[in-house]
Amino acid sequence: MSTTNYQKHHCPIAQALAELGDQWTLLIVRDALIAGPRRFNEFQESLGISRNLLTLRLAQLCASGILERVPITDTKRHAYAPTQKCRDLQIVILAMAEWGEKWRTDPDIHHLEILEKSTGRPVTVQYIQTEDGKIVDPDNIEVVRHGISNEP
Amino acid sequence: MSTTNYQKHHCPIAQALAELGDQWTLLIVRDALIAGPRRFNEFQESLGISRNLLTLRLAQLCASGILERVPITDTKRHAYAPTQKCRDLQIVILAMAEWGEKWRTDPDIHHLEILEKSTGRPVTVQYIQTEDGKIVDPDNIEVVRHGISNEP
DNA sequence: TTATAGAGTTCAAAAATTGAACTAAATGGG
DNA sequence: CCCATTTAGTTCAATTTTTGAACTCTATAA
Repeated sequence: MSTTNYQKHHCPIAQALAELGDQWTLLIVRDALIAGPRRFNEFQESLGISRNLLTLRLAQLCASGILERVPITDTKRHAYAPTQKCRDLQIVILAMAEWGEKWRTDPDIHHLEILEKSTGRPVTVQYIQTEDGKIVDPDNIEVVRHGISNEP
Repeated sequence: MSTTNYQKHHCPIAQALAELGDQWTLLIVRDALIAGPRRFNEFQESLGISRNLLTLRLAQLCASGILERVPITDTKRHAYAPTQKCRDLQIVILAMAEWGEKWRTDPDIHHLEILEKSTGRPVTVQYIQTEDGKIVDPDNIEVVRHGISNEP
């Protein structure tokens, strides 16, 4: 997670990727979101990440407030729980999952169904108009950058 | 972009991250999406990535059909243009941008405004019900994994 | 109380990334 | 058409990351 280069572009995407854009961070976040509070060894076994790097990544995720060390009741052990900042990443990760399914190469890929908890109805990630909540076609999107010289 | 470990989880998120999850790939994609067809040196100067690694990443992105080498008219030079697979990543990247702005640490961060091209109206990335297009609260989302043993 | 599981730490080897210099083809100006 | 410059890379040593395996030091369980 080198902060060397694209950190300095004052771009929210570059900022996000400075925090999330390495090999493992988003997978750790996925694990934390989908499996709930998880412990060191659970992450390690589920991901196959090397243990010293996991130590480092968990520390960084805690430092940036994406995960939180929480005690496990009745023990002196602890787990890593997703914070609100982490839960706010769920839509990013699910948008990525939808992309991964649409453009899959592995035919055995798992299907992730996104449901509304209260009704069980299927849900997708889409562009919607802020004012009236109407769905907007992805090809009909334009991005305007404010406070900018010439770069993304 | 090591295909070593999390590739083998048949998870669409892991699949997506195997294609996108290194330091530079999503920044290259962002550049290609926001700035349109771009040339080698433009990527290099905008990102500050080392040239040999850029060569490698562009080759991988072309190989996986996210970018396409297109000739520039009236010259023998070429640029790298986003494909549909790349344009389908825009929602992922903009979801990430919204997260980056919400949780920004850099106060000088640029604001990205997402607009509907045809009307100029503001747009956000949201969960919506597939059936009736109604917006769903992010805290009211549940993910069900199909075809799965025990891992994400 | 003793064995085992959990949560790391240590450190050498391997892999990825950088940075700087080097090429060869394409283009532009005179 | 010729020469200088730009473009799009390539090469390679030095640095930085990541891995993998073994080790340590509590907790917990029997």
